[in-house]
Amino acid sequence: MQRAATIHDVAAAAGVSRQTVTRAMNAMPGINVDTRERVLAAARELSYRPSRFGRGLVKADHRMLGLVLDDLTNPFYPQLASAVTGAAGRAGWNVVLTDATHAVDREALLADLSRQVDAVIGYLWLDPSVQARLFAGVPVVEIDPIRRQPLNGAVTFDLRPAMRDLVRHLTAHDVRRPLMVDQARPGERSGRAKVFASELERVGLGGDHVSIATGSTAGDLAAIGAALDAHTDADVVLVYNDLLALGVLGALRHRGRRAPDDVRVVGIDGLSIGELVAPRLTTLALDMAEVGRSATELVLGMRAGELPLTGAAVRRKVRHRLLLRDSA
Amino acid sequence: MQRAATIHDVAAAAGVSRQTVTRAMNAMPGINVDTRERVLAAARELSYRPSRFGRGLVKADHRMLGLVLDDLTNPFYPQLASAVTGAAGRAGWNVVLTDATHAVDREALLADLSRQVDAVIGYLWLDPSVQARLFAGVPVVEIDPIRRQPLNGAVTFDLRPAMRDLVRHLTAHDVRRPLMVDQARPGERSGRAKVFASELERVGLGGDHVSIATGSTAGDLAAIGAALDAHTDADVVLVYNDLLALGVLGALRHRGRRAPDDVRVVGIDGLSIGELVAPRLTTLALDMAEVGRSATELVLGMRAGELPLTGAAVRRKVRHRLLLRDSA
DNA sequence: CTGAGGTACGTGAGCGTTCACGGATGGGAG
DNA sequence: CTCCCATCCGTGAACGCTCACGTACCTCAG
Repeated sequence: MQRAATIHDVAAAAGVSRQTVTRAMNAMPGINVDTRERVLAAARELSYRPSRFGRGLVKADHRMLGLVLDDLTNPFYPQLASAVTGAAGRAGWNVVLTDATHAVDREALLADLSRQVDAVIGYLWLDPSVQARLFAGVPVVEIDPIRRQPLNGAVTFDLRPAMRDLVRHLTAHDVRRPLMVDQARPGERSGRAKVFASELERVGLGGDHVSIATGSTAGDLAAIGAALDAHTDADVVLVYNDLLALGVLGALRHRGRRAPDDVRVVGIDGLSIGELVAPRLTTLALDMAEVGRSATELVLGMRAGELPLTGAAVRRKVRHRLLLRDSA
Repeated sequence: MQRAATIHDVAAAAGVSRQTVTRAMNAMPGINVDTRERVLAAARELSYRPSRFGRGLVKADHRMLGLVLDDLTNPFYPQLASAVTGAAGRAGWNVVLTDATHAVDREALLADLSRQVDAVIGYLWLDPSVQARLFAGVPVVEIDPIRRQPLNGAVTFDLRPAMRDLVRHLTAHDVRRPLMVDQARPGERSGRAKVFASELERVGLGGDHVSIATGSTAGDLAAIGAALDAHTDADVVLVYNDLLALGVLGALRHRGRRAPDDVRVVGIDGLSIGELVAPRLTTLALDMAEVGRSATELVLGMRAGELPLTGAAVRRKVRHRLLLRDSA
């Protein structure tokens, strides 16, 4: 590949100086119309593109945002990506997307990313010490962080109010035997499952719990089938996320049972896809646009120096809300 | 916001020269272990991060890939994004994601992008002259381009073989009255609809056509309902994409009609979400992993100078294939 | 003692661009 | 004719980093 044309090449070709090329390329005043045309023609001829490095070195404000997501094939993450790219784009920022799912070396991947961008949003899932080292001085906003005291900025989710509404709705419809289809490591419960259990307990209800985490769609579907067969007496199923809930809906239908009449089904996330299926999926919905907007506001504020890089001032909470559709 | 620390600040703080800082930061040989530690400590203290601009100016190979997509809330695009980021990541490239859907000034957005990246993949949808101007000298691979003779590299889709298989399957099941639910401007037909029509004609069948393109999910659903009510005699519905096909499935179910017994339903795209619903969606599937891999191979080859920036050598064709599931 | 070779570190130059100036030219007011 | 100002264009310097090379010092064979 031959060397790319520089501003000097264009200047030489047009018979002018660097500065005049700059003026032409950036539509600056103080240049004769004919000269501008001549320069632009030369630039076109040489396929000249100003180097972002040369420019970045001398210009002050850079706007490259890193977005770290985990599995783009789960629509939850694209909805977040859409919200973030939208909010960032309106502020004139570009977004570098990183899907860290299949990364061989997650640390190396994020280390590289941290050098390419001016701020970071997303699911880091790193050791605190590693995170501190990689992102020292970089504005970071974690989404739904695992740690209670996040190192940096954070947008956290509050499931409880929606869960309380859900349990109220369920008890009003005389639900007795709830089942949680969870996604967690064997023997553990996700935070979502814990909130569900505690809200059930509050109204004097127990409930079964089964965890699936196979990693593959086919495996998940098989596990869902097995779980449903093992708990045929359940009259409501709360599923870890909307995607799996659609799988539950399908598995039930395949077994000749209908939602919501035979068994109620509730998802978590509020994906728009739930609107399209029949029955439409009742879910504990998250306003992803708000999440993306909040995270972007925080991280850009941190970058601008208007907000600290850490502490309570850079935490936001977003509440799920019960979105009653048809399946429960 | 105070000025970020530079290599000089670190050098001064550690009492060494710039070059020694470089050696420490980049784990280069020829530096005493104690010195390295001292430098790294100073760097940590100052939250020093090497400037990507300074480095980029002097280093040769940059790896920033621009990906232009159109609507991240349609799972088709994230599946493509996932495939591209995966393939690019394995080659050491970062991906700048641009969702151009809601861009006020698409041209300005892509002009900015073109300056930030070293290669571009995606849905450009620009005038040829504008495209030539913005991306002069930049390796570009368009996905499913509108033009028959794309300006740059291209990965095109070939729907016909799968469509032929579909029509064969349908006629074998004695289908008589096909309906295409299309997405196109009023009075026009999408390429997909045309291929369907021509394959139907080949076996002596006609078929109805209705186009919906409202832009909103709610509007689409209403339009789908109206279309189904207006064509109650249809015994198979081919839908423009899987997402809308799910809408058709839901609308049918809402009307007490079942797929595939009362009416067969077929989507296009092959989204994994179609596996989760009941009945599982039969579709003309595209291997998105192959699309992403091909596009990335092409564009990186172009960038490396192994492939031309234009012409037949940088075109690849990916075939849809009939994915028989339950809905048809 | 000499000099070759190795280790550790520093110095000038250059990457491509823009900023802050400074110089040249021409036109019009006084 | 002179002077001022506007218009147009060019020249050093700087941004932060790495490369190529140079220097100082130490070790050890001859």
